[in-house]
Formats: sequence, C-alpha cells, structure tokens
Amino acid sequence: MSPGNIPQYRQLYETLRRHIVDGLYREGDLLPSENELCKLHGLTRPTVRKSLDLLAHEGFIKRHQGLGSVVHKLPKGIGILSISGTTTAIGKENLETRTIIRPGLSPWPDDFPFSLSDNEREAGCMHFTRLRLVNGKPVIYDISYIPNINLPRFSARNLNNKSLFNILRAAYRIEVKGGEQYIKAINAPDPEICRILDIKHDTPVLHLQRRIDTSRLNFYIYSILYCNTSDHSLYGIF
Amino acid sequence: MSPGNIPQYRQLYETLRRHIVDGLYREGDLLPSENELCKLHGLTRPTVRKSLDLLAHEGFIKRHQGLGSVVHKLPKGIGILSISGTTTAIGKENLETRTIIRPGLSPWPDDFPFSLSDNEREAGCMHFTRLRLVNGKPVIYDISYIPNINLPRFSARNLNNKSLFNILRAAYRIEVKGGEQYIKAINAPDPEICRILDIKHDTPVLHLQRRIDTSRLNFYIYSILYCNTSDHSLYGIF
DNA sequence: TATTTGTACTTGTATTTACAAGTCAGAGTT
DNA sequence: AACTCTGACTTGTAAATACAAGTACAAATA
Repeated sequence: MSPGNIPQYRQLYETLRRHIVDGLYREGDLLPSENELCKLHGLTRPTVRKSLDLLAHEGFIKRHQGLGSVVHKLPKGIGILSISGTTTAIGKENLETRTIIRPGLSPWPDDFPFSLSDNEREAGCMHFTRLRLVNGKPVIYDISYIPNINLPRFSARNLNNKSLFNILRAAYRIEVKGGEQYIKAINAPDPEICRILDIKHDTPVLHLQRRIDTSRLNFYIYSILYCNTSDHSLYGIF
Repeated sequence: MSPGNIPQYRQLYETLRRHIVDGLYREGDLLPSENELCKLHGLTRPTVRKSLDLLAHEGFIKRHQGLGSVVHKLPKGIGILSISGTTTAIGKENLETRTIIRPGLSPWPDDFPFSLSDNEREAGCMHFTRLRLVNGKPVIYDISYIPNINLPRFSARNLNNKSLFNILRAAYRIEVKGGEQYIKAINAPDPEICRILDIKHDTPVLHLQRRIDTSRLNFYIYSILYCNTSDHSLYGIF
C-alpha cells in the first residue's frame, strides 16, 4: 500500500470528492472516464472503479453505462444521514460546533435505546453533548455516549473545531465504518432542550438515535440527536 | 452473463439475503467464508465479494478482517431510508398497502419540491397515493408523482399487492438504482392527511421528499411521504 | 502458569485481462 | 430530410492471481 497506509482507491476518492466539493467539476459535468483516470493517477480500472463506487454511493456522481460518470448536484440539506457528516453539505463557513457538556464519566442512562454488551456496561460511559449551529442559529443538539475503554486524555481534547471522527482516527486509529439509526418526529420533549435549540415547547423536532460502527471490533459510538428542521432539512441518499 | 440477464453477484446477494431474512443465519452467526462461497456457488472471489459488499452496505452483515462476515441483527423499524423498501424490515404479514388515489394524469403541483426538466414538464404527470398500514394502523401516506412517458397500461395496474418497484422492473424493465431525500419534522399539515393517518392536528409527523433514480436515463420517480412515527421509527443504515 | 510466537485461517487491497452492453455521433442510405 | 447503420467510445460484469493485514488458536517458551 501507499503513503500513510491509506489505500489508493481511498486517496483517489478523496481527491475527486474535493474537486467536486470545490466546484472544479460542476453539476452535470462528466468526470474523466475510468480509463483516463487510470492513466492520470497510475492506477488500474478496478481500483479506479472502487473510488467511483464510493462517490456514487455517497451521491456525488451518478454513473451511466455508455456515457460516463455525471457529477450530481451537491446536497442542499444537512447530510447527517450519510457517513460524511455535517461539514460537507452545508459548507464549513456556516457551521459551528459548541461543546455544551464537556466529556466526563457518567453511568449509562437507564432508558438507553440500544442494548449494551457486558463489556460496555463494565467499562462505563464517557458522556458529552455538543450543539451544531448553522449561520449562528442552533440546529442540532448531539448527545454522545462512548464506552470508556482505553482512550487516554480523551476528555482533555477540544471537540469544537475538529470533528469527533477525526480525533478518533488521528489519536486512536479508530476508523468510523458506518452505523444505524432510528428516526422519529416528536414534539420537543424537554425544557432544557428547548432552551438549547431556542425553540418553543411544542415545536416538532427530529429525534435520531444512532449507533456508529468503528474499525475496532465491538466498539460503538452512541449518539442521540435532536434536530430543529424548520429551516434545514436533513438530507440523505440511498 | 447468466439466466434472465441477472448478474451472478446479484443472484448470490439475493440468495444470501433471503437466507438471512428467513432466519437460516441468525444474528451473530458467521457467513461461510468468501472462499467457501466461491466453491459453493462456482464463482470467483471478486464476484462473491461484490455480493457481500451489497449485503454489508444494506446492513445485513458486518465484515471483519481476519474473522469473517457476521450476520447483523435485522432492523426493527421501517427501513424506508434504504432502497430495500418497507417490506423487509417489518415482515410481510403485518404490512398492508391501500391505494387511496388511483393512478391518473394530473398537472405537476405548483409547489413541487424538486426542479423538473423540460422533458418532465412536457410529458405531464402521473399521480397516485397509497397508504401503508402496519398491523392495521395507518403509518405512512405516500404521494407519488411519475413523469408520464411511455408506460402503457400503467394506470390499470394494481398497486396494492405488488410493489411499485416490482411492477416497474417486471413490466417496463426499469430498475430502481437509488435516490435522495429530504427529511423534516412537521406538525400534521392538512386535515385530509390527519384523517388518512388517523392522527390529531398537532401530532408531529415525519415529512420526506424523495427523488428516486432509475436505470432509465433522466427518469425519476418522485414521492412525498407523511409518516406517523409514534409507534414505529424509521430505520436507516449508513 | 503466563506470555510469546507461529500458523492457518479470514477479509482487504491491487493488478491484469476479457468480453458484454449502453450511448453517441457521424457516415451512409433511403 | 429522415432514417439506419457502424464504429468508437463509455461503464458493467467476470475471471484468475497475488500479496497485505487482522484474528484466533495452538504450540513453544519464559
């Protein structure tokens, strides 16, 4: 493999993705053909195709037999349903993250929506919450739970600027692989959450319960989200 | 290629998927290894891997380097966020579909949430609505719009028993490839919809706007969903 | 006994090659 | 002018092969 142990298909994926997000390719443009990409980057077609698989899977391109890979329009909502996270979709300029409750140990909640393994119960729970603001207005309140297993100095890290996923990858070599989520529409449940999201008591909000898979076997990240969708939809591709 | 023009990786995918859904493999079980699957089905590893890619992508298995492919627990919610549709997740027994407005021509709505191409506007719009009930209780109201291009006898077909996607595939050779959707939480907007979903006026409901991609170039299916999530969450993997 | 090492498995990544099938544009025909 | 055909492209499917890297377990070692 290549520099930094990052596979080549992943590197090409990141490159193309950046080019699309930066506007180098616009909506409707044809990407270079697979064979052209092979020559350009010194790769073979299966490798190039794997990169394009990722891009297509995340909705950046759509492929057409006999035609080529067409650049899709960029999602306008908040792409929280995809693994790419919130930053891509809405533009970094407008997105702000504030830590409300700093990381600290606490017992697992009694009404935890996912079933926990014995190991997870034993390890205990690292808990913290963050607020995501778009153009200065609160949109998502993110309540996170992580099993407290061997993450030295985790609570000291600054979660505001860097994304949680980046910290996990850089500091602990834990890669986020995917996850599952349950979605409901509810009325804002809690005066506390109403205050944080700056909404009235009976405002409908999206309620998401997510379990996020990592490259570490049996290590999951849990998070519960409350999302005010009056101004911004959530966006997902499938 | 093999019988019926269905690629081999797709056939193996369908087989394994059925085995998992039918309970032949249970949660936590190891699937046969890739090499075993090769021998069993007379395929090569890249082909087998492509099948497993699909299964992993839809959340049926999780693969672990050095260990194997572990069968994931079946989703408990309504898997409407994934391409597999609603039928898999909740069990066919409990799911019922009723056509409320039968297919017919109508103009495109003025406030249509997606931008339409000239061809689509020209073709006009086939419109129909369906109600999905779980255990006899209405859960999802699905308002569909399809461009009216060359689908002979479409309005005569029975949408209750067979899924729309199956009809498109069997009768018109149109394959559903994926799609995108915007999700909001709103208060039930419309007395009509409240009546159909059997909910009170201020009940929070999920509001989904979906554009579904097909194998036919520039042919999209549009649908707007209202979903009562008080009893059933929507479920998605990513 | 507790630890390390090795080995045999697993999936992950990558190359090479071949043919099938869809799209498009231009040449040729009617 | 309208149509058909052909050829040069595109992506889709499939095989055979090789090595890297993670996991689990048994054997060897301290």
